[in-house]
Amino acid sequence: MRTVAEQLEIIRQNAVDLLPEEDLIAKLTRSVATNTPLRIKLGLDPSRPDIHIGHAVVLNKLRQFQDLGHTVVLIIGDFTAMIGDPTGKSKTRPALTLEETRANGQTYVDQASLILDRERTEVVYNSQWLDQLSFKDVVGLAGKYTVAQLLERDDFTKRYRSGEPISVHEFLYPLSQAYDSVAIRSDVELGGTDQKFNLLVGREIMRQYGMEPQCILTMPILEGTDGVEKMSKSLDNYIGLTDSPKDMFGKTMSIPDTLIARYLQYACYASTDEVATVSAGLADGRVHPRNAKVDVAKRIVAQYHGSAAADEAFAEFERVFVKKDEPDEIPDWQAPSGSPTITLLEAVFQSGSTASKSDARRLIQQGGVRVQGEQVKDPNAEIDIAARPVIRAGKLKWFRIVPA
RNA sequence: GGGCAGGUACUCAAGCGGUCAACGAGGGCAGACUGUAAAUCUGCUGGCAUAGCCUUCGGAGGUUCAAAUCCUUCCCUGCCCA
Repeated sequence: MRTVAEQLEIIRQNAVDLLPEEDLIAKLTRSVATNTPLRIKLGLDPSRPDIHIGHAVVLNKLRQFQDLGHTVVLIIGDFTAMIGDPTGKSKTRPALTLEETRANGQTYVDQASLILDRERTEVVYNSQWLDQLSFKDVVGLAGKYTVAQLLERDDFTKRYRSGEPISVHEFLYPLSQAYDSVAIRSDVELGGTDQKFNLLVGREIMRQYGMEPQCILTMPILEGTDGVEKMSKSLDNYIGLTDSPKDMFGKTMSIPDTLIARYLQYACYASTDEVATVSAGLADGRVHPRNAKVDVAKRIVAQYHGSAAADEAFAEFERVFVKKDEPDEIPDWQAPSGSPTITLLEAVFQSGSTASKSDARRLIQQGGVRVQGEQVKDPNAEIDIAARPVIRAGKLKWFRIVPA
């Protein structure tokens, strides 16, 4: 086992907050002395099971803990997911059934295992203990925290001030999360910086239950491909861990230049020195942003799919976007039988390239559709099926019409 | 329990009897430009059998030739009073 100082240095890498540091030192010291691993907690929300490289920032930190010999406890928040969120605001969180939360939890764990060491990971569902609490228990828990304390949370304050509704049970979320820490006897809880408040509530509640409070460690929130909002599935600005090499590469290339250094640091885990060098190079023009971005994209793909796939994705990208050639593989789409031709409108719509026929019509009329490389703006153009033409609908969708 | 203000398309937000599929902004999509970008400019952004028709403005009824706009009622939200 490494020394406390060595561990601390690794733990601090890329982290934003480590509170309180002296507590962690004490825990690590005891851990080394007694050869007992620390319990590192991460809570997951199973209502949205797709993991992206934003989550990976936290998962990688967990992996570092594992490599230092500690135990990771993943808590699937199935209990809260089952309750759902009745505030009209985030209607994107419908109540899930137990089966759904279990299924989502499992895929979550599977994806997280791309990064974590499964041997050193405990997976638990918080319904195991939250579902057992009586109302009396809940009231008791609620009595350990005050409204003023809860209103310290940024988003509660904002909503309260602007007259937006806050349901009582939303106040209970931080408390239940805190109770999770009690239940699993967490030593350290990780989260994004947006979790800082919740993590700190955990400390207070653990203390109230007579336990040694956990330390908290927050990691930066990675911006999504739009460069502004945090990466998330609902904003569709994410790079998924299970995205194809091609998509991963393309999405990475679409990030704004201003994000290159951040992605290099938090998605590629480049050394501080390298990040500094690249940043300086970008600033004084010695490094071309495109090349730096290609490097980042390759490294991200290589992490999850291997370097061969990364090279392929790069070659494909060059072919399609730089040389404007056709992609390597174009999916076939079977035209309905019965006629030797089909109108362009029908082909674009029926192939699933657009959500509606009006959408398809718009796309065509605006010049977004090419047949065999030729722009065709007439929605009613008859396309010869036997010629097996290649259609490009919009920037990214390609298909080849084939007879049924 | 009472009073007041609200609930409009992905989001914010106009409209307050016909000219409204509904101003504007953001977002999204497409075209030009480019480094695949960003910024910028332009167009589009409910559906369909697209010079026309159909379904939308919290829900349900009603008035009217005609309603997002008026009336009734219900649901929801915020504020103030109790």
